[in-house]
Amino acid sequence: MSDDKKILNEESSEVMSSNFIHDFIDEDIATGGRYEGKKVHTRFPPEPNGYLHIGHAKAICIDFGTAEKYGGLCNLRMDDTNPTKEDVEYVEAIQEDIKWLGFDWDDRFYYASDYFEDMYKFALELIEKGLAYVCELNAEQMREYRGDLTTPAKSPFRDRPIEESLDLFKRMRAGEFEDGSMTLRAKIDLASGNFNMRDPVIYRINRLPHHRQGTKWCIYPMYDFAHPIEDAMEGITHSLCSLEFEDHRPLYDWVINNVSVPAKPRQIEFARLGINNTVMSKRKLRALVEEGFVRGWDDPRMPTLCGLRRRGYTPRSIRNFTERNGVSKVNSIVEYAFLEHCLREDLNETAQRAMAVVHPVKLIIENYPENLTEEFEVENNPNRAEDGNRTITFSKECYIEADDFMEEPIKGYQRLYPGNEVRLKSAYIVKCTGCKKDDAGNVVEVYATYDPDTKGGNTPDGRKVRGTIHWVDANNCENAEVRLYSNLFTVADPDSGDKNFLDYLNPDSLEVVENAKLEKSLGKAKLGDSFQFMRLGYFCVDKDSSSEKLIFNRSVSLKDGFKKK
RNA sequence: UGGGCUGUAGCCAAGCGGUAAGGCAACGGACUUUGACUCCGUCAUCCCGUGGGUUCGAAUCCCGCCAGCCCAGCCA
Repeated sequence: MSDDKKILNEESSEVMSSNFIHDFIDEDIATGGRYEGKKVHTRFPPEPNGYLHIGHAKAICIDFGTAEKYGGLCNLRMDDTNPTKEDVEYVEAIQEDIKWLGFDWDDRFYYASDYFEDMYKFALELIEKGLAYVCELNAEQMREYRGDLTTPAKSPFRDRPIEESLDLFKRMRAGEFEDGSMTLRAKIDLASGNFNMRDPVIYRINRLPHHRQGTKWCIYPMYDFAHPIEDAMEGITHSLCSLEFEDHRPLYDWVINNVSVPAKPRQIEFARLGINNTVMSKRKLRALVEEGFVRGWDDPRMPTLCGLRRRGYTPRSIRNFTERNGVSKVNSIVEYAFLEHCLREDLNETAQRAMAVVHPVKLIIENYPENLTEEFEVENNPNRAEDGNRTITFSKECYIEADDFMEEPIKGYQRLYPGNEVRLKSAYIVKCTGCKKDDAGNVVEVYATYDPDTKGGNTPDGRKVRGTIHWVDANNCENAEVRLYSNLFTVADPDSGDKNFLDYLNPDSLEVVENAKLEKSLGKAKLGDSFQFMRLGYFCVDKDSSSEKLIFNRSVSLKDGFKKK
């Protein structure tokens, strides 16, 4: 592989910039204690119940990046403790996305479900210590007994004798009780202001086949009990997670301290990534897919990693984006424009230039010979001479962008309008002589004359020509479908306000252009290729593309410095 | 109302007692055979959520207040 891989390797030699998490780790290393002689060891623990999005990319970069910075290790672990929504489909997709981003877990790929037996033993240990008990409240009763912000919870079974709980818990595992009829609860503090400590449920009965364990288990550990054990079993030193788990840390520590696990990891929380004009929650992304507002999880408008990949985002652009956003505990919403900047920055260096006309209108060079075709050399990337040149053809008729002509120009307009001269990139200077319109008043043809002395677009007489426009030889080009994307939502924060987020969907987030005209060389474009269509933006070949029908996605437009007053 | 966390520019974000980095956006300008890229410049001159206090000196330490986010799943 290719250049991508090479660039990533170069990139990965750079270390992650410092943040408050690294300050904590530095302290831990300096003070020794439970971290004495240990390598920094982190983990990325997704639940395999959906596709990864760019918010996960932040977590991935932090988890893997932190390990890398300290010369440590990062595991990939499927946190599959709840069979309800989990599926193998997702574990494969997750692995693919992480690899695509350029991170590597070597052979350290784990499943939380592989620790079920250990977890069970640790649960028995808690019961034996009098720190857990079997509770027969059902879900509804549990809710009623939980108390509220100022009144403590009640738990009628918490003084059940140890032997009885032991017996009941073993029978829970054996399948003697119905789903939901009993739970195992940790005995902590019914009056705690932190609800997580009010004797939290740590095991529930659920007869649902597990994607890996099948029907072996009918009891499953809860996240709060399972996660610290998973971390400890893998020798994780620093368990990095998002802010909403801050309230769970006391429970995390409680488990670590009350069960004979082989290590004592430290949980540190950071803020999730938010981006404006989109949504990030799994539930909402799922709704977009299932209700048909987008064409799938990998629709190029989606903030999923597979969507961004299909859109033409590069791993490097995403890693740069997350790295430069930094890590803090402030709930923040980053502007989409910054993500786009990171993509342009990357593609500006790597993408080959080409000419394509997305909204074509024919330009006829009145004084150009009828059957003549000329060839011109164009740079593949004017910023990188080493990328060389390619040959394009020119003839009497070509296509230009519809908005590169105005019969009555607005102020500052420096493209084609009657009487004005413009350069056809790398070809000739032409002077507009007029246009033809249909009955509806739409411009269908534009006319111009060319100056034979300006071959290659040069002006030997030194005259200044303000505008340079792109074009495609109408007698030698490719047709293509081009998909133009814009924001999925019309407002910065679709989650706020009284309305449902779907009410803010942008009805014009996808514009499909069927008859775009591309320079001939683009006919050889393959899936995975990205180009800069000059003056328009960066485009990549879509996976729907075939030899019969070329399809391009606009990854991001170029910045437009023209100020329309 | 209880617990936890957070407030530095339009958006991110450094800053860790010595007088407010950087990036994005925006706005000027130079260059330009992409109105791109690149380059130069402007962008917190008593406002670091706010009011007090400590100090020779406070965004940094202390106290009060205000605002926002998270928590009462047998989800993660």
